[in-house]
Amino acid sequence: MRSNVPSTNIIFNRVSESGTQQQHPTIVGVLNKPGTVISQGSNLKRTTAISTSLGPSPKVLIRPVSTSQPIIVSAQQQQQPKYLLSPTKIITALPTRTQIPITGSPTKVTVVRSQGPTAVRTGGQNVVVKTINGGQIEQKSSDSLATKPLTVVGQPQSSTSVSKVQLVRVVSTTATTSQPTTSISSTVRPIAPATQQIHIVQKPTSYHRRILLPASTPIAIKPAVSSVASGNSLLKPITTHLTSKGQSPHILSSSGGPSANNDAMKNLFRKQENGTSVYLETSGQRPRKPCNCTKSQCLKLYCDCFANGEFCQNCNCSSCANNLNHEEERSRAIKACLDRNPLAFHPKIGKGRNGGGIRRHNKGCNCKRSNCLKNYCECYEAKVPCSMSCRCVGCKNSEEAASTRLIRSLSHDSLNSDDLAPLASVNNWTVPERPVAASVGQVGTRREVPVAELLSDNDVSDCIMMCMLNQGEESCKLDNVLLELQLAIIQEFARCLTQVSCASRKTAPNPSIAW
DNA sequence: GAGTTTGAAACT
DNA sequence: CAGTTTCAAACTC
Ligand SMILES: [Zn+2]
Ligand SMILES: [Zn+2]
Ligand SMILES: [Zn+2]
Ligand SMILES: [Zn+2]
Ligand SMILES: [Zn+2]
Ligand SMILES: [Zn+2]
Repeated sequence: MRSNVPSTNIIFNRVSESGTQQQHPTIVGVLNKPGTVISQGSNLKRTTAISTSLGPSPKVLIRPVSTSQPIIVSAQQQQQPKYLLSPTKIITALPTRTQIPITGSPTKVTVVRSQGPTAVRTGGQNVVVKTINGGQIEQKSSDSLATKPLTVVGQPQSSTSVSKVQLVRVVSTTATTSQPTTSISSTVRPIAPATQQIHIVQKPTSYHRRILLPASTPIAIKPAVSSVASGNSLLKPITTHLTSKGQSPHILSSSGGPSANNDAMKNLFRKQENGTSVYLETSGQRPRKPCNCTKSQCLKLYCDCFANGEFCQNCNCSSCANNLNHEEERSRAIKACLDRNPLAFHPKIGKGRNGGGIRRHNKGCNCKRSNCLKNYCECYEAKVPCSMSCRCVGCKNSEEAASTRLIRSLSHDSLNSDDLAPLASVNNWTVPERPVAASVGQVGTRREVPVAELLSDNDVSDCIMMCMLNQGEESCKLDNVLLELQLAIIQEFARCLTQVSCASRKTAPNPSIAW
């Protein structure tokens, strides 16, 4: 902002148009300049000018998904107070992430809130300084109202509002210059024990990427996409929900081989939903789609059932031999396939969870006309970016493209699930479950993450901001270039949103936020 | 639902 | 291998 606050800025503006009924703010991420290094005892200053937030604040419970220590924000319980903002929302202690020792001076996060146009005109600024130090967040507030500094927000405002959130690098520790903000009574806080806690678990910062980079990437510019994943033993496998097609043979038949359990296919039933066929399982198992083979007898890899090493069950196939009644025939067919390709029944998508493996299509696709943006493409269908092993023409399913789509999606305040899916898949993010029907290509049923709603809770957004901040720092520590930094932050944003979304869906009585 | 498009699998 | 055909699903209308 100021003179001595220089160029390495991460600016996120949340702006909602005034007057319009539609108050969903637009979220734009802008990065001015590659941060050479933000870190180094990083003194970051975050200035927030916040106006009124949107209506109901989602009661959110963000579930930890990784091993790293969570940032904990205690929020007042229950959805209840729709407009009644809880006065006691506070950020309480958190053990710092273990992997990144905060050496030197503590990381400072300064939060400045000023009332938006429609809010109180006092013009007074409420300044909150959060200091992450030794695993604790201290908070200092300029006004003694420290107890409610974070909830200053005006009531569900009328029409006009402008919110801005800025992340600014501060050159010197003391350089709180322009802001009157700095000098403040230091109230430290754990103020109120909240009834409900919001946990946003920070992404593990020690990147595997460091390890991966030298080995696998000759290219310097690579979005900070793939890295994560493997480290978290607590991460629960997400793949299930991401493969809405019920395909993903790799997951089910990890053991491979046609003899894989067909028990999984028990209790399948069809269900109509929105005029679209949906295939669910009662036993809590994977949805599977019946085949419609007519000429292959379901004994060629054309048949998905057969290709997945499964027996046909509840299929619509004709002259099916992919069942126990034709074991001889079937065995021959299997042998023939293995003869042609010994890996015929191996998973098509590499596993990303362990061993630093990357989730990619093993053989790659060979698309010519779909730009790898339709389910004709096996990569796209599996929600993985195209990779080196692909021979596609005019591919728009690259990792970079996926990130670009995500950013564009965010800029419209709608985190499109289809745009998020590839990155989520790659990064092993846990994504809220969604009906199978809402799969790619179903224009009518496509859902979107209501970003604005999810961010309407200031504490939630605070947490997210901090996570983003941390990721930005980490990215800088890795000497990443601008693009990498940008993506790291954007993706962290998206990752947090998925957590919030997951939580809100779980908590909200009315899962209107479904996506 | 019928017809077209698509790219993997199979085949030559 | 490469070129062609077959196939079932994805997609379009
Ligand atoms: Zn079949
Ligand atoms: Zn079948
Ligand atoms: Zn069959
Ligand atoms: Zn492709
Ligand atoms: Zn591909
Ligand atoms: Zn591609």
